[in-house]
Amino acid sequence: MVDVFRALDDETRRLVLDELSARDGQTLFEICSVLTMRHGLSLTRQAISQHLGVLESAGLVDTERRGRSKFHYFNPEPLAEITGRWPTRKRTEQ
Amino acid sequence: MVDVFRALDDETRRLVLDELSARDGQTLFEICSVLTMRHGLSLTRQAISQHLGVLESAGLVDTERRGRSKFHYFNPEPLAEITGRWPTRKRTEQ
DNA sequence: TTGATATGCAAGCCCTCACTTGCCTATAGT
DNA sequence: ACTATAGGCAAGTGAGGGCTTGCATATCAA
Repeated sequence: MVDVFRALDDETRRLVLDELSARDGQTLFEICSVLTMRHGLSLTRQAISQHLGVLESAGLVDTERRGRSKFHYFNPEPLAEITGRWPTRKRTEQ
Repeated sequence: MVDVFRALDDETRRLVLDELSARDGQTLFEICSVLTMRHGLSLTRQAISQHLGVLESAGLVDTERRGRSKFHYFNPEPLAEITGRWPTRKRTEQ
């Protein structure tokens, strides 16, 4: 089990969320190619797979397997843990 | 320079933000005692100091020095980088 | 000035994390 | 059945992070 804060503490994982947010339901290979094409990342398929595992473990990504493909969906719900923890209010100037 | 995501990837630092959010303008020693009293943390003063340094480097904590004391203030502005990056919208069910 | 208080700096240790490499499983096509 | 595709598992490595220890600096009080 991985909490949301640690899952977000990685630029690659944040880029994965960006891509899934732009186009939901991509497979591992699609995400790999997009990351290398559009962001110049030279990472192994396993690296991306592990990142997706972390995101899934944090609840930020839901998966659905059909055949030999696995589709990934961005789930923003866990982000509420961040936004709700520190209610934004004005700093009390002493 | 530390980004917001890494600064938040530590429960101790999140507790520090909790305490500053509850009572703003505390000194290092006040934060240390509060963390040990209310959260059972057994950390050195230097550990907390380093955590405060990370939070300040991320812009989440502003400091103000008066005499030999340093007062810490919670600044929630950098949190906008998180809330604004992935606009919450419904998952496009295919 | 002397001593206590509040904080800073720096080196070292240990553990976690991101990434790679190598091999294995399962599904689809011919 | 054979081959290619899509993905999973596990061990190993290198770098960074959290924490401690030890010493140094600066401010206040007597």
